Amino acid sequence: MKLTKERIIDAGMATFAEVGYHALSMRQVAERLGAHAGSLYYHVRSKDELLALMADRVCRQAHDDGSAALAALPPGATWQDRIEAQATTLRQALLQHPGGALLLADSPRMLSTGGLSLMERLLHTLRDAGVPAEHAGTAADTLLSHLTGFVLQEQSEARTAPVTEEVYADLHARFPLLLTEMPRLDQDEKFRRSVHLLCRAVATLIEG
Amino acid sequence: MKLTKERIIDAGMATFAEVGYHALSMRQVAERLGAHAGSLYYHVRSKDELLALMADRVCRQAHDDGSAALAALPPGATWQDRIEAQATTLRQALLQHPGGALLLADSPRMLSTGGLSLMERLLHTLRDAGVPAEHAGTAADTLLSHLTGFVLQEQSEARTAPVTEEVYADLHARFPLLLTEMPRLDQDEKFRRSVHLLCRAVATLIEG
DNA sequence: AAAGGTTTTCCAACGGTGTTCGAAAGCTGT
DNA sequence: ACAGCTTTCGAACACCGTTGGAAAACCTTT
Repeated sequence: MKLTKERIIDAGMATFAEVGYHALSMRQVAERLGAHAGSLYYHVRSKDELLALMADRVCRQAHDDGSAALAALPPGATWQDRIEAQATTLRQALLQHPGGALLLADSPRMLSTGGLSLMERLLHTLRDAGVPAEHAGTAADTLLSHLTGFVLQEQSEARTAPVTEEVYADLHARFPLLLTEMPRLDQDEKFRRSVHLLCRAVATLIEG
Repeated sequence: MKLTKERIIDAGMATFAEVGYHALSMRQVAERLGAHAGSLYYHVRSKDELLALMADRVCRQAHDDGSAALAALPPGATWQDRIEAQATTLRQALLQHPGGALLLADSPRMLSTGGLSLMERLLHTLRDAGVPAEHAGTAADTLLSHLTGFVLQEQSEARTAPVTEEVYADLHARFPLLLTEMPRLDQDEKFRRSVHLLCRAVATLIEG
């Protein structure tokens, strides 16, 4: 079949889901399409451009998933619920690919319409919640920065070996607070708490 | 001079500061030491290990800089000032190298003693501020995740071309809220506001 | 000082990467 | 059937991380 920008992005996403961000190569993408690597460059300027297009697609999917999640919310849902729904859907979208957060983090958001629509919707819910105009931008920015930072850490620690008991004891001796005060929560719980904490911050903006 | 793990990390940091994260190669590091690329592998298992060691060094430097900044604080400094001091010194440490946030984000924190000491100190100031034990871990985690996420975005947008007036108008039409509500602040101001917002969240944890 | 053993460095090579470029192939309209 | 344009090929370039055996350097022992 004919080679197309869209089909190249599709193939890119497919191999991305299989081999992850670091191992993704133009040759693999081309092979999946039954083409040679050089042929991709007729439709795509460089690998970086392809990555940016893929990042945009991830954001688009996250946007659609978020819309569905928002629609499924019960009628009496608070603005905290709406924010949490958007945060978790974006996180899920990133977690579907190994290194997905890196894809988003490494390509500039400002020219990705997908990323911008995520931002726009978040701003909308913040405004509806009553956040004054001069603080909404900061709040949305903080939320999104935190989100990518969180999933980034989550995914980078996912591909490391679990710590042995021996080094754990050593760490405990050197950093007493670190391990006594940070219970071993699973990532889902950590994420929920983190989002709740940020919602608290937003709440202070609303009250004045 | 003799080749050493420490000297290799030094050379790695030097070339890192020059060419950035993406372009850093073992051959360049070796050349800076007057050695051949293969020789590095006697002291370092892989490039990933070298990157992890470098990430640890960045954290150590950020820790030391943070200690100095904390010591220079006036006697009547609040815990918000102490948090802001730590946040800004870490950001500065990351900004000194192009792609510095990627270095930190892409190597797992959990076995880097430098990263752990940053976390430990942050937990300490939170505890001193009166944050109850069951929330201090979440708060520290949220702060650090946000910080790496913020600098990541900052640095990824730094190596992109500035938007032209034409596409700016187009974006304005498609995402009305995005640009009317988000004044064009410089990154320093955005960062300060972001940290302040997070401090507000921490404050709610203290009051109960 | 000579010998032996260990630690460290070299050097060439392997398979892989992003990217380029002229030639070939395919398609379209006349 | 011919011309013209679009798309693909296929080889090449320079670079990458990594490996393994040969060579050098160093240190200890005799």
